[in-house]
Amino acid sequence: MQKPNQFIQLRLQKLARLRELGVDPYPIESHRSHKIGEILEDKDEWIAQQTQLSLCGRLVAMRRQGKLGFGNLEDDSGRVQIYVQRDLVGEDNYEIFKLFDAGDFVQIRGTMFYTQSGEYSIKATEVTMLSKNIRPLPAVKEKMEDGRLIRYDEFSDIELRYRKRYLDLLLNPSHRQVFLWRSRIISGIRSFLDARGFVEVETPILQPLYGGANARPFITHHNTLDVDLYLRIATELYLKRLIVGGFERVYELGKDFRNEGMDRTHNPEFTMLELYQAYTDLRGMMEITEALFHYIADEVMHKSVYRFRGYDIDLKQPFRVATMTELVKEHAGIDRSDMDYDRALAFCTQRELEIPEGAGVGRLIALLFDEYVEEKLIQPTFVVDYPKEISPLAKAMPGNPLLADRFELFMAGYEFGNSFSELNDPVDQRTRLEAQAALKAMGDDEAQVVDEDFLEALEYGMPPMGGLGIGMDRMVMLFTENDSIKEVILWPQMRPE
RNA sequence: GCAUCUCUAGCUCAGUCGGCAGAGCAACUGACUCUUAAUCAGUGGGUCCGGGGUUCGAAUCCCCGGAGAUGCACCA
Repeated sequence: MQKPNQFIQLRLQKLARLRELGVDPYPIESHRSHKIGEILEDKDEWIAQQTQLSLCGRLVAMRRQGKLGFGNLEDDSGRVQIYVQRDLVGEDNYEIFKLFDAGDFVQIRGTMFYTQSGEYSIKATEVTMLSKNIRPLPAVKEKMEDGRLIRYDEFSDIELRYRKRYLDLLLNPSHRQVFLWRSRIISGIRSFLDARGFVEVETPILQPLYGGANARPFITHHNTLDVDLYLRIATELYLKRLIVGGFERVYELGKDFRNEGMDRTHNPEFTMLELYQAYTDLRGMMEITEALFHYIADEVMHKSVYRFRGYDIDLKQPFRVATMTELVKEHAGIDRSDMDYDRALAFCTQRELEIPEGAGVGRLIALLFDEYVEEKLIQPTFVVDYPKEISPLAKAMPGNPLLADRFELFMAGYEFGNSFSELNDPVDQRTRLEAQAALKAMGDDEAQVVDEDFLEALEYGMPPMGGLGIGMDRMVMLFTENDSIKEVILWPQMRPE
């Protein structure tokens, strides 16, 4: 009876045979003259010129038949057939070729030609092993028929795809494409912001205090300092310190970490864009948000309507702007938007919503919004007039002390962005953070903490400004039309096996 | 956290009423100097997610546990 690793045993034997033939199966040197994508352009020219080529890549299929053999060679630019004939490469080299397997990295020297059946191929004059595969790849075969790709067998087990992402990328080109788009979207964002005079910065991930959002943090420990540190839940408070320091437009694209549940829109570590711009406010942030989505749609994706969560999200139309209370009125079956505490409480109680301890009218309205409105906001909608009570870092609206100058952007029922005119009154900010600390003391483990160093920075003076945060993973989900965050994060969090 | 579903060969899956563990592809051996899901002939390959129970007999039924998916709850 063969052992479970029978495949590996057999390939190790081939490895030994290669060494017996004097071949290093893992040589240092490789020589690539052209990428496969290049030689797929102007095919007749490559044949007419009989250019001497040296192609490198992974063998993804092998069809040996006696004294000749075919294979498919793939690099990151394309795939081409190789043709290896004993009489052309010589007997010794052909012995080496016979030890090639699908999965090996190899180098093929030769010239291009068309086979008798018309397939554009490289006719080998020499084959070289570059890196021997000892664990066979899952078999995925495919063929083109009438321009359509037909796949036989698959590598589709979701758990395996996430845990062995390299196999998913290798065997499922459409999944590889998602991450190419992700990369282009992120660099598109950089181009967009750089062109507007923003400076990209990096702030600490390991922080002595966490802040800038309502969430539970991860805690870690630094040995030399012998202190516990938090993994950041937001970049906000450090970016604001930079505005105090004289930068006028900054942004950071990076990971935040929140010690909370996981589902198809939440991963414990996720990528966030935050930006801050001095001498503008919420209106400026609204403009930049809409412009950013339009820019990515037009310049990166070249498409304006996205099929997402069963909806057609149209990014071409101007984004709707609506106040939270009017939306609550519209969707929660409430007949008036001028709610005071008693009325809001009555609505919540009537609907059997759980009232958090210490909740004022603002949190109650937000509760109704979460419960009845969020999922109904399909086309891009800026929700404005947020309760100040749930916006401890935002400026109050002039003339209405209960509201903050804040918006959140919703599409397809999901939050996509969060923005406000940033609070720069150090005295007010202290009061608000102390209120958060009081909530924390009452058991709200997501309430914020008082960051004295941040407050001190504000006391030195911070200009009026707008700030914005956009979740990158969700943005990539929208633009690549994926309903699960795990499809757009290379290694989503999984339980250890 | 709760509920439902899934877990069988390297991959994708079938497995009836509880009665010998199966297929395709992959792998191996042989044949083959224009194949391309190569073909033809042959061969090997299993902790049926793990543990326990019921039974003459369990992939199958029951219990406990694990992982994943989905929904709900929590959460931005």
